[in-house]
Amino acid sequence: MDSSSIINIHSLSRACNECQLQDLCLPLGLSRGDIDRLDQIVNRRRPLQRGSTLFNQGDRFQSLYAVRSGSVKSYSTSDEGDEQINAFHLPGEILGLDAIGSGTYPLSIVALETTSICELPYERLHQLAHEVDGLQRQLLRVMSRELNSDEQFMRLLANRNADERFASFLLNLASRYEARGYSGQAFNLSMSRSDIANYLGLAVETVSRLFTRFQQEGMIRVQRKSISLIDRDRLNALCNLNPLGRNPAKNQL
Amino acid sequence: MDSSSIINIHSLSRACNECQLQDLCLPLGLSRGDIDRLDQIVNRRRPLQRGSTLFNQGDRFQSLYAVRSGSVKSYSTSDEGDEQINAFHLPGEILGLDAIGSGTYPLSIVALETTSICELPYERLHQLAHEVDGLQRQLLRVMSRELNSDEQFMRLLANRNADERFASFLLNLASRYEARGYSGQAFNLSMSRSDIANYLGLAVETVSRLFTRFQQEGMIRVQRKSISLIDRDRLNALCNLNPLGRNPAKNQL
DNA sequence: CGGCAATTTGACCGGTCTCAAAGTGTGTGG
DNA sequence: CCACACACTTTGAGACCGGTCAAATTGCCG
Repeated sequence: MDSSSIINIHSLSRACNECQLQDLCLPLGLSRGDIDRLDQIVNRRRPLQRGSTLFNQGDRFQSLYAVRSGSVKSYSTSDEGDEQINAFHLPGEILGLDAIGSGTYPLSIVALETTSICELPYERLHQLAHEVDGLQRQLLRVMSRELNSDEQFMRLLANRNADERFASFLLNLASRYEARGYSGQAFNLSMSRSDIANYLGLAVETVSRLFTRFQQEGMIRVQRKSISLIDRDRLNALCNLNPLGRNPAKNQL
Repeated sequence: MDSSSIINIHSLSRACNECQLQDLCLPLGLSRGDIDRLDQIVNRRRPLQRGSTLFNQGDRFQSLYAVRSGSVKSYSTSDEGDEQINAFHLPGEILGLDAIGSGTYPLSIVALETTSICELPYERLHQLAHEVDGLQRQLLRVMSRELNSDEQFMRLLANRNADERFASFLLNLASRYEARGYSGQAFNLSMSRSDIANYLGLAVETVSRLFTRFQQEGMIRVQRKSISLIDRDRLNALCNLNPLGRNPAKNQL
């Protein structure tokens, strides 16, 4: 164990039990005692600075990670060197689950702002999950939920237009912030316009125009990174109704 | 247990150990003995006819399922009744993993042709995974790999054009057939054009034109459902090279 | 204050969707 | 076993959303 990467053990000990993210993170559903056991295998690492990398696509898989505070983006790089952002991760979310199958991280993780991370060495976690039934359950639940959100996102990309994608993006962030006890009405976008565009499968220019137009139409108020959702009903309507949706597809088989 | 839904117990007993899909399915990595234990909880159900439903979006989650032969599509239905196809599943693939987190299937499954399915009651499977370490590992691996393929598919939808999507689709099917011991050079498409279009986020007309054009250009030969991949190198080139790709994105953060 | 990256705005273009209609197969019932 | 109906697929013509290219503007940070 690399002690240089662990900070201030004392003040953080028993951290999971005191962490406000318990209900979103791996400890959910565990007893205090079991959480203590989990705590013993968690490494708390020195915070990542904006722009620094947690791990790179292709690195050997050894640990899962949990975002503790801040935010990161995960992306893959193609042979030609272009990036595709896969997700933005907020506190309480687990990173690296997609590496279990191959033993290699398929994505790179970079901090969007100063970010604290908990490290969960996989072999020890797996061992503990074997002993603590609730942990095994929660691990599977977390992965399953990630499959779910991927499915929803695939749906977004497959048949939503730019307006719908953008509205969904904003509301999704809002509800995730709310689940973490922050305001979903006003928050900061830690990612750049170009990150948003890349993530949503749009051009930067299109995203920029969306910010402008949505503000003109009174749905949001933006000032650089800071955004307020003024008319969430209208944003919601944009996501749910799909009047011009492609492929109305009754799909009679 | 509903005995009417189980056929010919005798001839299928110890089926996992004799199943050629072992290496793709849950038993991978288990000893013969452990596979026997797995076998004891697997229910083999009467084959699904083309067009019939295994389970519906919203049904209560109780079991995972494995495709034994044939193929199915999974799709979600929006409030407005339009469908979005999420995936096509071939033999050896596990269905329902995305329901573990919520206790409810988020997708419906319908057979594209006559299809045999193995049922894996989740609670019993979970219990067995607790006892058989290799099973727990394999379950996590299978889910992780699904996350991976979802990520790749998201990438496809986010920044590939129609040609690239279609070529990827064909090659993906080909390699999956090959992994199952079938020819990847010539096979049958069990799904309709409109299913393909819906899945790829394209219009039916576009897909139809792709079939026509790819054939004219000598990359494939199609006759209704049957397809041969004549020039896989060229198809591959379409997927990998992305000369006109959107968002070349250096993404300097 | 100066330079550079990020963002915004404008003009134009093209790929893919939409609408429309013809063509092809398949399954059912007489 | 044939005929008809219906669903699926193909083909064509035109429109539009969102991408590309170009340039101006803004903000950040040394």
